[in-house]
Amino acid sequence: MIWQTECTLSLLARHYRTLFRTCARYSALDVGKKLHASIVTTGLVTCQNTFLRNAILHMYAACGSVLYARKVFDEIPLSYKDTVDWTTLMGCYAHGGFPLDGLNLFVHMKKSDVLIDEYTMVVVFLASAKMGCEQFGVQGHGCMVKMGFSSSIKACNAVMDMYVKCGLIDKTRRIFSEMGEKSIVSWTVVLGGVVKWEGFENARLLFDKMPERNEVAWTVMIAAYIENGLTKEAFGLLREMLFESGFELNFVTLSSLLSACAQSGNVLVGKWVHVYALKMIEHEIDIVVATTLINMYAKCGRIDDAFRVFLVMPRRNVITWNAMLSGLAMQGKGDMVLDLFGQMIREVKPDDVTFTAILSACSHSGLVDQGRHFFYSLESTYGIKPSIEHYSCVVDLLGRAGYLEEAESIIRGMTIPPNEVVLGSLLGSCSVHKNLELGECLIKELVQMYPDNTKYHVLLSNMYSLAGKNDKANSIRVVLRSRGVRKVPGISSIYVGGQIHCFSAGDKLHLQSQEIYMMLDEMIRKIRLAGYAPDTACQKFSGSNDGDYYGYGQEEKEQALFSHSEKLAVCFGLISTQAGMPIYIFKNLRICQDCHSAMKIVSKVYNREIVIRDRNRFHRFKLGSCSCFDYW
DNA sequence: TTAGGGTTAG
Repeated sequence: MIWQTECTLSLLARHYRTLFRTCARYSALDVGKKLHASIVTTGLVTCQNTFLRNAILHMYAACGSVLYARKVFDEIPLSYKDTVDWTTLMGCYAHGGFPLDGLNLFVHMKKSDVLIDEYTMVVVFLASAKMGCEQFGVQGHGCMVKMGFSSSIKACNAVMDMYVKCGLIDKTRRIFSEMGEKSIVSWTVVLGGVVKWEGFENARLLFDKMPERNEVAWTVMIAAYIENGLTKEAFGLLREMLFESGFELNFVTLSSLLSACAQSGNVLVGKWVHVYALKMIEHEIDIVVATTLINMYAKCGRIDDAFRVFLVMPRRNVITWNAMLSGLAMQGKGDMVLDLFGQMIREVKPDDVTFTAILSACSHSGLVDQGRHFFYSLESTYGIKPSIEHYSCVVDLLGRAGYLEEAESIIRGMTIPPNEVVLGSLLGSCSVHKNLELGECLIKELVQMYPDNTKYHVLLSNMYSLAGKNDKANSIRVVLRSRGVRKVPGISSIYVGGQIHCFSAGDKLHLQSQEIYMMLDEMIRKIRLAGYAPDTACQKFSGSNDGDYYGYGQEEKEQALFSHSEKLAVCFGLISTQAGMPIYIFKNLRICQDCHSAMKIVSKVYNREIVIRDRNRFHRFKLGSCSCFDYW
């Protein structure tokens, strides 16, 4: 009888373990909590029942519930806590955004004389990588060698990944070459590192040398091609992967490829992936894939396609809604964002990202009162503590609209220290509204915070120059020249025939350069007749880095302005795409005032819709006006 | 009866 009861109990415990594992896999925290509650009274969870206890801990960890995981961990008497318990909680901290807590737990674990194994080391490196500075990782590496894990493939893979994430690819390569036995993960970690730090050409050399490849390796390489605008090569590898090597795309792969498309604006590959997903998946597209589809279409400027995907989704989570709202915000469709938000709160609970989208939508659309209202009711109505992103949006919103004092008082009352983005945003507004006093004060703060970042010295000099204080402006420029300042070059890119074409200001590297410049001459002539007046002064505060004009005459300044990267890209678009077709351009920095005015007239003169994604948002030029209504 | 759990690459 007793034997029978014991048998039943152990069977029950095993069933519970399976259930907890399933909850962990599907991040079903609510179900997991209910199961946990139901099991507490059964007496099944005992100190001795290591596996069941660990399954519960793991469930909370996998669902990202740091608090509950910690509670379960703390309830285990110290002498019963084993390596797996410690490692699980460390991983939970590292994944949940508290890597330092994870590392502290490791120190505590060592002091408590708990056995440390290769899994523990993997988590140590995960946490070190998340810290983002090499100092912790190097210490962990030393620890790993001392403890004799140098020949553990898992530990080596994790330490290599940590070095990749810290930007130390040489160290990764050294460990890789010294490894006796390597796994596919070792190769893929290095492949990812080479893509990131040494470029896709070197990555391809390594990819070709791989003794075996799994879908992760294929995805890394294909995404690298997509990110670099090499559509033909990306399609070539996709074909090899699917039709020659017999792999299929799963939802993680699909999402990775779509993210690469979103980043590089490659809607051609993005659409192909969409069609693949529709054909391959029998029931409905996974919610994660559908959300990355919305993000992809939105970032490629196809907001209508994004909205179509959104509308047919049978279920949507908060991330789906956020993707849709952020996409609309980038397009400056503030009214639509606010309207959709009303629908959203009936379906899901908004989170901090939702409000970043809302505040940025208000900012891009000039909806000052609404944005202000949302910001001030964040905590009281929605229980959300304002984040640095919320602050920078609201400062931007108020600053642009000229409420500089209010924006400043929000900054001074921040519960977290303001960063470069927040202060820089108000600084931009000071330039626009010509508030030299506050601007000067902010720049001094910024120069103190980032003494090596010459951007702020440039802004200060521009500001003095605009205020007619040329002596002060010149003295800063002299200092900057002596320091050999190089600015990030402005680059505009455009897809034609599936291939990316990149332009920087005044460059003549394109094969059709001659035709492009002929078109440019014609275009400038035509838009001048239609009212375009070059605005050389805009250069001062535009934040655009399409050239340096100090010490040049008016004509040279104009010439330099005409060959801004986005103007070259639009000329190439005009000569290489069919009449009437929209032209999509991607720019790494913000579009300058002059190009903005020019594009409006180009859209009218050539009867073309021109869509430009700059660093901040989309500008859709049509029949002489822009979707931003010049509010940006 | 014994082993099982926790981890890394997109």
